[in-house]
Amino acid sequence: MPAARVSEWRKLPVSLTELCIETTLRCGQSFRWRKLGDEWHMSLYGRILSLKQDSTHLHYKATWPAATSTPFTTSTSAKEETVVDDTEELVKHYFSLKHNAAALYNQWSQSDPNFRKKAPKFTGIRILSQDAWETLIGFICSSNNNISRISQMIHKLCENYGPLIGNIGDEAFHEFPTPEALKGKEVDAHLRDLAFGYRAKYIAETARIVSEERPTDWLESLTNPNNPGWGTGHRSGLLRANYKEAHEQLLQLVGVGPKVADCVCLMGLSWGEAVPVDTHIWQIAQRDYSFARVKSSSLSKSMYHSIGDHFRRIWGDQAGWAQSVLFTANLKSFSARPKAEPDPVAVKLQAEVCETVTGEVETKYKVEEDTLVGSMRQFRKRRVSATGGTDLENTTIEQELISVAPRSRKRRRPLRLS
DNA sequence: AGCATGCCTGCATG
DNA sequence: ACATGCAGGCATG
Repeated sequence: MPAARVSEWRKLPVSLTELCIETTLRCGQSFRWRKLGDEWHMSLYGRILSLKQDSTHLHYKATWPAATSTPFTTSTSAKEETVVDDTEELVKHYFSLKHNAAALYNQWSQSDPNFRKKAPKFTGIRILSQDAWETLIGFICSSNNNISRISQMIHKLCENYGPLIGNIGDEAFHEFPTPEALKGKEVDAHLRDLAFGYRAKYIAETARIVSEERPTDWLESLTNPNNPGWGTGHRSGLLRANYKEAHEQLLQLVGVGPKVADCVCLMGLSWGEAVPVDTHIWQIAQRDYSFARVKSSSLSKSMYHSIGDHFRRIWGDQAGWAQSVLFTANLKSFSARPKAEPDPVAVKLQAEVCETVTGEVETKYKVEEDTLVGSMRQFRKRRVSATGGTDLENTTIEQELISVAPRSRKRRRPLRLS
């Protein structure tokens, strides 16, 4: 491969409260970022974008393949060769930096005590403005799956069907494959061999529909016009869709239900009011927002929409962002973040984990009393690992349960039906 | 309309 | 060892 052209590191002034890439790039929005040392890398619109962050700035650089027509221009006014490209605009767009995170966090905290309680440890989470097609395929892969495995699958897709962009160290970076590249029976079969399971046919079939049965730029035409997309440029197109229409259009595809459709709306089409309700958000709605606890393990369509409507009502037009903050705060991999100072922080953390335990026991309590002891045993283990070792071993599980259960009954609120 | 079931795989748990 | 449950759902009946 010919030598790549690499820009200098540049930087944008951004506080960690406005953006924390460590959290935002790992919380299950994007599945392609790779961390090498303290730098994050991903191929994006024809280049490898590299990022690193300190307490005052976001640093970025771009690595372009030398073979393609270069986007670099040389400033005629400067003697020294000055690299000018669109990477700054791309970074601003990708992280939706035009929004003020602190102001929005404040707004959500004012209107929602639960958010006020949970959010302070999870500042700097932002909704990414990702490529719609990549978002669609990523979240088709996400069903019955976990972030680690989704990331591996997406990596395989790129390796096998995406053109090579370049390398960072030993690591090869491929562009995300196009719909044309992913359609067809052979892709289906190959993806099954690559352990995609039943998602293989969803991907191949969705790729076929998008490339053959929809107009060019159909997917992009569903973008929120207030935040036009990147890549092929904005199309003064056909639909001028609103959120509901975009959501319904996506549901026509194969392997796309309401949750996946909302993920694409939120992170790929910039519809801030889209609230993807997965099992975790459903739990949160039941635990912290008085939604009825149901015996059946599946979420009905009407319940799906009423949960979204509730969050749109209390959080407003960026409800999906607020949802993402609470979602991340609830993720196991983030719930016990390692902290530098053990003592005062551990105490605080302990208190919070106890609260979580109380809430989850409350949830369990109504559903299946016989699993309570097992749950509490599990919770204790988690608390031990979260706080770094010690626990109140002189308190029996039964004693701790008794101290938790009555309070949970007292705090039970009237059930919200439908 | 709401609900149960099967679907692929990888991993943790007992 | 082996079974079972479950992980950021969806399509089907």
